[in-house]
Order: sequence, then C-alpha cells, then structure tokens
Amino acid sequence: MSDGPAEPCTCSALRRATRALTASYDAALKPVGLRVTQFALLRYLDRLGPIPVSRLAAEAALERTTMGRNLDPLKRRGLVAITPSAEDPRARIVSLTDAGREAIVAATPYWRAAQARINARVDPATVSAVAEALIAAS
Amino acid sequence: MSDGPAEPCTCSALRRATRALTASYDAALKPVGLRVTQFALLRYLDRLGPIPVSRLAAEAALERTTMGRNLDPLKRRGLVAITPSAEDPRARIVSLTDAGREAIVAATPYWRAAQARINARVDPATVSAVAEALIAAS
DNA sequence: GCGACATAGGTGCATATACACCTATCCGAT
DNA sequence: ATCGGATAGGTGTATATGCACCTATGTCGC
Repeated sequence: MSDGPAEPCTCSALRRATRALTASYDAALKPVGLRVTQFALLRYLDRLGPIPVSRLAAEAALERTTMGRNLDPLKRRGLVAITPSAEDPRARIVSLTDAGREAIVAATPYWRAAQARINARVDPATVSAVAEALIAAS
Repeated sequence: MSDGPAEPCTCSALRRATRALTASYDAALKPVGLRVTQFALLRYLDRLGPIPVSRLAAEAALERTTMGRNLDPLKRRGLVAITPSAEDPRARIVSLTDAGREAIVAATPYWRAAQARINARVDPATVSAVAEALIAAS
C-alpha cells in the first residue's frame, strides 16, 4: 500500500462516467428493449442508408469485427438485414428493415428523454468538445 | 433513411471518446502487458490494501460480478491473491502480491506518459468536471 | 492471363460489463 | 435455538470491444 494522494487516471474517470451514462440511457430505452449502442447503430443506418459492414464500422469509429458482432442481436431481432452486394460479392450490405425503422420511431421518445435529462444537467456542447478533444489527442 | 441533421447522442459521443482514450492508454501500457482497466484495479488495491471483492467493486463503481471477473486475468498472472477472510468465511479478500506491486512500479512510467500526452492536449480538470457532472446526472 | 497486393469479411480468443439467479453464511428478533 | 432477512460471493447468459489469423475476391502491372 503506497501513501500520498494518488494522481487520478483520466482514462479511468472517463470510463466510469461512460458506464454511468450508458446505464442511464439503457434504462431509459428498456421499454423498447434496445441498448443505446444498438439504437445508435440503427440511427447510423437510418442516416446512411444501405452500406457495407466495413464502411459502417468506419463511420461509427468501431473495429470492423466489432461492428460485425454488434449487428448480430439486431439481425436476430430482424431490425437489420444483411444482403450480398451486387457489385462486389465480398461485400455484405447492411440495411434497416421495416421493423428496424419502426424500432427507431418507437425508441426515439425514450432516447430523447434520456438526452433531455442529461443535457439539462450537463452542457452537451461541453461534453462534445471534451469528447472531440480527447479523440483528437488519442 | 430520414433526412435533416441528426441530433448527436451525448452517450454515443462519450462512448466513442472512451474507446479512443482507452486504446491510447492500452497502447502505452502494452510493454508491460497490462490494460488500463487492470492497471487501475492494481492501483485501487495499492491504495486500499487487502479488501473484500464487494467493497473493491463499490470503490471502483463496478458491478460486483464484473469486479470478480476483472480480477481473473490478474489472478492468473499472480498479480493479485484471493484469500478467505478470517472473520467472515463468506468474504474473499483481494490483495496485491509482490509481483502485483512490481507490476505497478513497472507500469507507472508508461501510464504517466499516456497521462502526460492527454493532459497536455486536454485540460484534465475539465475532463474530471465533465465526468463527475455526468455521473451525478446519471 | 497470371501473379502480387489490397480489400471485404469471418472466426477464435480474450477482456470488460451487467443482469438474473443460485448458495452459503451472518445477524437480529423471538 | 431458530427463523427470516440481509450480505458475500459464484455462475450462466448476453452484449461490447478489439486483436490475430484465415478465406475469398477484386485490381493492377506485366
């Protein structure tokens, strides 16, 4: 056991905040059975339209194989569809299904409630600025 | 595909920043074969001394069972020891081994380098303030 | 057309995280 | 002494994340 005040770890502090924030959003989205990661993924697809897995991963700044696996629960629930590309037989195109679009519509009010709750207590512009600065610094 | 600018998700933005920051710290700690989560855990033990799993989890704001599993790789490497408590046979006391203390010493310079790199680019007080505000708001 | 390299994707493995459910034990009230 | 609730911990399952390694296919130079 060392003594003296320990210098706080910036990374661990952020991880802790992310755990808390994620739990808060996940709880808000519970009624529609989506996690915030899954809802965000559906929103990407809504915004980008049908897209190969690798490009979707790049957009979300996720590792390619992570994206592949994150799609699994959404696939199982029929919220997204994976179809082979016409141009490139290697590529798999991810797209929203009608059920996926409905899930976004159903989940959005709950997500907005979570956003509103947090944004009312912490300036979202500050959070964004810190997040972007950290990404740039990493 | 909906149109219009999408309102950014505060939670997803933070998750993304955390992924980037964690990758940066993990890369810095690579020479000693520790991840930032593991290093932080060793530091908790160093600061708190021998402690039951549940109390350690509470200190780190982690779910109890998560803490149990996060200890596994450290146990396997002999950096921490788990021993039954004398007073309460239900409790398992987690403690740093000599190898664990050596690992902290070996890892600290690499961790400091990662901290310095980030802290030079993003004010750590701001990050701390945002993190604490988010935790309080969650 | 063929060979070298790049690109799209998958699988195995490991860690990080949390919930539901289980057992064992302690402790206070009767 | 015992019974009931609280507490310490483990296990099963699921998601989130990334690395190493593999296959398949496209593309470009010759």
